[in-house]
Amino acid sequence: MISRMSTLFLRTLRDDPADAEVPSHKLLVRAGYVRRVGPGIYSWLPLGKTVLDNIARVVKQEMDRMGAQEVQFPALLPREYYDSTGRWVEYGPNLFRLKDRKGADYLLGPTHEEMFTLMVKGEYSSYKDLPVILYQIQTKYRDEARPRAGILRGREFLMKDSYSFDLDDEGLKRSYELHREAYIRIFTRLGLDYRIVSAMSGAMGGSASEEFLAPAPTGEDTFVSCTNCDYAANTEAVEGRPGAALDASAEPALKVYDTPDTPTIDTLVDLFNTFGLDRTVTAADTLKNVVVKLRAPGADKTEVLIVGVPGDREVDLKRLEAAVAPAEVELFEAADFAKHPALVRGYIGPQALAEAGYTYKVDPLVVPGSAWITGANETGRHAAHVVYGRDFTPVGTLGAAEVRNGDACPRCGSALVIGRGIEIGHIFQLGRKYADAFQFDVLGPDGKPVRITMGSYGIGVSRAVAVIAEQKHDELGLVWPREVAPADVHLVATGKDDTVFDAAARLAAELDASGVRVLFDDRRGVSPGVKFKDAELIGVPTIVVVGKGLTEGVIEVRDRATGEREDVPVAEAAVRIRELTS
RNA sequence: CGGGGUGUGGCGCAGCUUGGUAGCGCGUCCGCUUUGGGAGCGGAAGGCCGUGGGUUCGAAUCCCGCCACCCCGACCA
Repeated sequence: MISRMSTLFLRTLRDDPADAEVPSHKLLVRAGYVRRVGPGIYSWLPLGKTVLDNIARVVKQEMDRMGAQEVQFPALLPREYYDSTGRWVEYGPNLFRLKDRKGADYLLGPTHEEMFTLMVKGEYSSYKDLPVILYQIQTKYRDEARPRAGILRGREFLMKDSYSFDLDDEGLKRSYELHREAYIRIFTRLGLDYRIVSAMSGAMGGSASEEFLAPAPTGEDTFVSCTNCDYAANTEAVEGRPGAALDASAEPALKVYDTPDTPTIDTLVDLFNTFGLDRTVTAADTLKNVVVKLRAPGADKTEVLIVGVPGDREVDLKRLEAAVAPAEVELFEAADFAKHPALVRGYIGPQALAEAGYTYKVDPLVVPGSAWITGANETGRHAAHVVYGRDFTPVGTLGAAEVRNGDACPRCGSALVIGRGIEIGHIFQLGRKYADAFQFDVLGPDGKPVRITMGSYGIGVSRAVAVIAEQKHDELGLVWPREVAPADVHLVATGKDDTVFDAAARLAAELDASGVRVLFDDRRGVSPGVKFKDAELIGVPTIVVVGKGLTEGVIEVRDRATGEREDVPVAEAAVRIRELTS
């Protein structure tokens, strides 16, 4: 395949677009891969479309290789399917909703669990039919509150989603493993730097969900990875690691102080430092007790949970939510305090909570034997020397404190480092949530119904274009890995000599004949500087220049990534280039 | 939804404080020159200044409303 720049539908931009912030957005627009149509909505120009297709092709090949079968559902869906799981309502404002001419409700699919489940249920009814894995590469629509960063987070995006259907947990695990391996092959082929991180708290049980994150400074997710072992997790999902118990035998008896006007941890610490304790106290010596309400899925009633975290740490609500999932967290409001007089707002201490019938847990940073300054359960009073194990005993631990650089790895205790990343893939053992919702049973060998179990697995295909751009670029422009690049070779003819253009055209034809994809800059009357700049911006991995060297019988071959250049005799050029590009 | 910012030829911007018939760079078109690092000279096309109202002899500029978009926080491939 030869694309000629003289006719290619492409216009590169000299300046960064004003609305772009992140490198991938700036470069993809400048180099003429995409154009913005509306907020979070983009058109793909020929170069961009080629890259997008290349990525989809890799995904498709690896999905097929693992035995998944491709299908395609509509993006336009009638409401009834989403009513059956309650998601027409639950999905909220993120759902694009529309009406047909008769006034019937429709939606643009944000994800397709319902469709896949119902399709398999409709066709299959025997244990002999399972397992089966289906996938599609389909445009998804989500009316994001805030689309941003170009195609990194759009409202319309291309996604590969697949779903596995198995008879039992072992089967689900196998399907999950198959996906995990396929994803590793896919992201490796795409040339991405990525980490597989646990996306679910250990409390929920192991690797039921993992994310593939591409480290990037512009990433929206934060994750930790251990400096020693291979533990890695989304910060929301970091497991707590109970620390070693302390010896509290020397700790003085619990003492209560009057502490009026101490609305914040800072003011409390300042006040305590005027009490002449044996040492200077800091926020880390205080124990902050947060109250939340938990609602089990589908439950009417909520349950009160109190969690103690060191006062120098923020409470990470997402982490807390992950730790108590599938229950949902609701904030404890003024009205709730009114109903629970034993909980004195701003002065809650763990000392009497168990007696009062409350569930009290601590973050693993709060270890047995540790002594704290905390509320005295009376307005205007705090207690010091409150010792874990002597003055209070939590019913368990629960990771709720913000995770920091250097925190202990839950597996090996070494230091964790925090990084930012972009989610490019997610594999998830759904279990029987949808099967239950749809009463999806198949007949087992004994003639009795067996409730099936599912997994769901996603890859952001259009996002991957942006993520690769995000990871693979330099100050000059994009630097595509060969497998996804819009061409193998960017062939530049410089000068105004017909002989140069003729030689370049012959080389292009020769390369094309041997299967090398060529982007041929055959533009006449365009200065060499412009052509070089465009080539570097566009980011094809190998740049070949036919120009002034031709009089000495050589052409120049450059590596876009390393900048290395070599002169190759014209006669050997095609062979040498094919060697470099295969 | 909360906070900040911006709307002016295709793109990037100036002009607005202090109202007077719209300007610069890039790109585009024509001619000549130039051809290994975003070329030079000459000529040209292209804009209801986001939108509605108001003030004024006169509004891109001042006042009021609305809309859109971008960025930062609560949601997610």
